[in-house]
Amino acid sequence: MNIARNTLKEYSLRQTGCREDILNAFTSHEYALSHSDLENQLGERFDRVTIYRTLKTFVDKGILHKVLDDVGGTKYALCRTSECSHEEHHHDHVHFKCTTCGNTTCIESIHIPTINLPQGYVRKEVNMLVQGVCPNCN
Amino acid sequence: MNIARNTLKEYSLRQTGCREDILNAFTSHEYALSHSDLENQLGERFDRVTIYRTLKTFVDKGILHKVLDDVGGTKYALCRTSECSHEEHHHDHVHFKCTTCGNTTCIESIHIPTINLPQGYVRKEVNMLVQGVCPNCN
DNA sequence: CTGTGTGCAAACACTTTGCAGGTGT
DNA sequence: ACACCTGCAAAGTGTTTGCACACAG
Repeated sequence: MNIARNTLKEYSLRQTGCREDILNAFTSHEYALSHSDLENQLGERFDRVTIYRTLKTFVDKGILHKVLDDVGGTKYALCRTSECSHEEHHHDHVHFKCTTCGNTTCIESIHIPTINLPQGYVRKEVNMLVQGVCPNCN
Repeated sequence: MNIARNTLKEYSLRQTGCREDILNAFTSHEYALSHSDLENQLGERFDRVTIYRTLKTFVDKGILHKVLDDVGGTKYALCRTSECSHEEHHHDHVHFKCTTCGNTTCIESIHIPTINLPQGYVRKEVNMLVQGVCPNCN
């Protein structure tokens, strides 16, 4: 039994081809994938809408998280901590987008530094996106 | 002569009603505005397309910068440093989005802390978005 | 007068919703 | 058997492009 099947079982989701394939796509890439990345990669096998719904399901369950990818597009990446659930997500790592190859990776090893907000502000969630050149393109 | 007219002159842009009104909208709000915010605020006076083009012109000239506003929407805010030009933008302040009122503000007083990327990564630009509750909503 | 800005129409990209039928458990 | 998942159609939203006319300099 592969990782995808295990994951689906673990989160009480039904085993379907689309879900397995999407999970496999994420586990076999180290970078974040957008909806259209998935569409290209999975070919014509699944409907655009089904992919949207599957992504939404995974985000709701705490399997994937949305990644800020410069202004505009939405990408998704696996939640690698156990701190994400259907209740809420908790991410404090940095996202790095390579301006050459366009890939966005989660740099789990770097935690977002704590900053002191001015009086009156309450922090709930912090996102940090670094853009530049990745080791592969350098 | 008001601020908007001065700004347009300074950047060698023609004086038009749309440009003045959009600049005035930004100088009279302390938070970032989206295209639809502007549409609502300016009423029916200008075409949707003209607003898009005006925003693009201002970003190109270094008058406005795009603000990452959670995943999805694009907002714009005034460039308050002199480090932005038609050549390139340079922002290192934190953006704060209030999850209650939905407003996004530039917190100019807080600079994004420097982080050390792993070997091989080259940093070009950094964006930081903090979400939580602003003083007004607290 | 000339080049740029604007409005209108249309195309395009992205995402969501409703419904009928198919599938996992 | 039943609830849930999928595909298809369609609509909603956000953004860009082409073209003709209007207007600032």
